[in-house]
Amino acid sequence: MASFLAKHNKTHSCGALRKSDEGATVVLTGWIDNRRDHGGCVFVDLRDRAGVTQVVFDPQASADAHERAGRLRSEFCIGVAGKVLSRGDNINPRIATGDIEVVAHELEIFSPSETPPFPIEDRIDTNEAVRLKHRYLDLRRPALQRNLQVRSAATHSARQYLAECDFSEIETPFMVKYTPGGARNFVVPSRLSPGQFYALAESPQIYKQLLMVAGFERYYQIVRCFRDEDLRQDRQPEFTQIDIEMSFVEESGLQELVEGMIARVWNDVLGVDIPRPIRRMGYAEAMEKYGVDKPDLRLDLVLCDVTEACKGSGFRIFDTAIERGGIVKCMRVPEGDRLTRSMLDGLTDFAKPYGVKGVAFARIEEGGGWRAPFAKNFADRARESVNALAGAQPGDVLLFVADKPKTANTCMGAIRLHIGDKLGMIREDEWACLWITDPPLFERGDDGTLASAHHPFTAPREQDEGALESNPDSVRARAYDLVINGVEAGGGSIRIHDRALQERVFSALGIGDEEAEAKFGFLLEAFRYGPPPHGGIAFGLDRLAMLLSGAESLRDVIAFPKTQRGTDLMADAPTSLDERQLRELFIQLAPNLPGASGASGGTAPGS
RNA sequence: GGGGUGGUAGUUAAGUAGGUUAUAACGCCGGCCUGUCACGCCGGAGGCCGCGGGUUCGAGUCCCGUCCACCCCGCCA
Repeated sequence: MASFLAKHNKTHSCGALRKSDEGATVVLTGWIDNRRDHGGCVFVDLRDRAGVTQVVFDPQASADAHERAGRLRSEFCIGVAGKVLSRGDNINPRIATGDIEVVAHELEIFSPSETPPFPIEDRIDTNEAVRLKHRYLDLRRPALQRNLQVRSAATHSARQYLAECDFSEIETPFMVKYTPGGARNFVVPSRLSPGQFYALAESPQIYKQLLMVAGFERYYQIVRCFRDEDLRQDRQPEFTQIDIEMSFVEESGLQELVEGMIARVWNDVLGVDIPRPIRRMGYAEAMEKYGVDKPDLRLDLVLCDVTEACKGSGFRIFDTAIERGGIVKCMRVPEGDRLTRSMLDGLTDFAKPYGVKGVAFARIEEGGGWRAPFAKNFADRARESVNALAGAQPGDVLLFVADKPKTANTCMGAIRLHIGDKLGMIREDEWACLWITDPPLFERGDDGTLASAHHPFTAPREQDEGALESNPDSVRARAYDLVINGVEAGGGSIRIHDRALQERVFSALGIGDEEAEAKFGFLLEAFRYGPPPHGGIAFGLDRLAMLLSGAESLRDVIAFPKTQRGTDLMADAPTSLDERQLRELFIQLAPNLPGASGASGGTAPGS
């Protein structure tokens, strides 16, 4: 007897059939989403990647199909041949195919299913560990199907755009030389070079610059990157970048091109128009008004620096902070009566993780007076200056944090988002894109040493070059980040192609000739042979997919993500190696490690 | 490296003040049911209370340790 698939080709997806298809003979395949057995008729919701269609097994249409349908259970994989019938008035408005149903004449059970460990549906509250362990089932859920389809569409759209713009897609090595500084590298032992290790590329940065030297002029790659750093909701140890590098352009040319890509992707995937040019904002302004280098402009709350106004206010907490070189950061919240006393008191707890001791608040009364625990201790003149700076109106609440500049900004930036969220002030339907430009070229470590904020090949702004030696902290970089809804979607810079300038930057960083040679020798050598002026950018494809799909976690736009500890609960990775494999790699484990004795499997107690 | 939340049936949760046989919903199994679509009705099965130790006559509950997941700070473009 011929198999079902030999007799029938699938004719429609489970999301395709409409009223206009009434009377058609169709073949559907999919999984049992739900089954309702009425003894007489059996109803089945059949699900595939496109949607859900109701299939009816009526003994009068096919006794055989009806008899078999009695055996169907959740997640059985089946094929059905049948006829499309109108449901008349009995429609189901909750599904796209709700006007019709398919009366089955033939049923094939391709394979049965055990009862799944959790229901395959979107309003799911199952623990993420359980879902990750059975990821292939979690991925059957319509929401994840859609997220990954959105991601695929975005990838396709970006590729098409870049190809049209005459970019070449070129692959670069994953296994590269270990580069100190920046993100920690994953490491791969070399069997053929005993005792030596490759690093997994944290990005193709150096290679793409070499491709510019090689004359490819326009390069892109949709490429996996690896970073051995602690994970977050929006960070995975392996993630994907849309990596771009161009020769013979400056900031404006590159940004214009990239805006075209973002607009194209948003239009292709969501049908949304991103207005261009995208707004630009200096890094300094972003820090001043939003406390972060990736402001979410869907929210109108702004911060201001009231340090000067608070000098000599008489309020001890502020005075002490200022004396210690700190700043006082203020945020005005209009219609402050929406902030209850318990919310305001709760802000101190919210702020603590940022290293801040407290959050002060004052309610503005008619006439500009403050109702605040510390109002009596606050000089009138200072109060008036603060009111003016913040634009305070009666009924507002002013929030204050006094601390080291970085701490105060970070904390107030976080409070801004927190309050905006609590009060529902974030405009969820908006796409707020902006470029953050001219960040500092260097940053100070805790020990006061200078380090590259981006990477050491980032060019300084021309008008700041003179300060490289005299006042390096003031030097701004020719770098830019594209921020969408408060998410850093991408970032890049114009690179240094002038040898003398590169040496000055190295020397500001305290990197001597020998060290530069050891770390980046092959790049510097390449730069002796006529490097073109060039610059580039890299987008986090996972984050773009997150934005486009509305997913709350990066894990929801990655087919097989890792947990926060970097493990794969489904495949059970990483694992230990047995003694023989280790010997082949000339690796000896530290004696105090479980598994060092050569036991395989890495069985942890309790697992 | 640090802080927080959680872990009880397949899943999600409840579990009082330490005290009989550890609850509920959904799911699952069996039966009934021609129109359901969160189908309905009747019946049933299902537990290493994350793991290890301690206190106690007695621990899901109290104490110590540990593992796992998630969220955050540090870190990381």
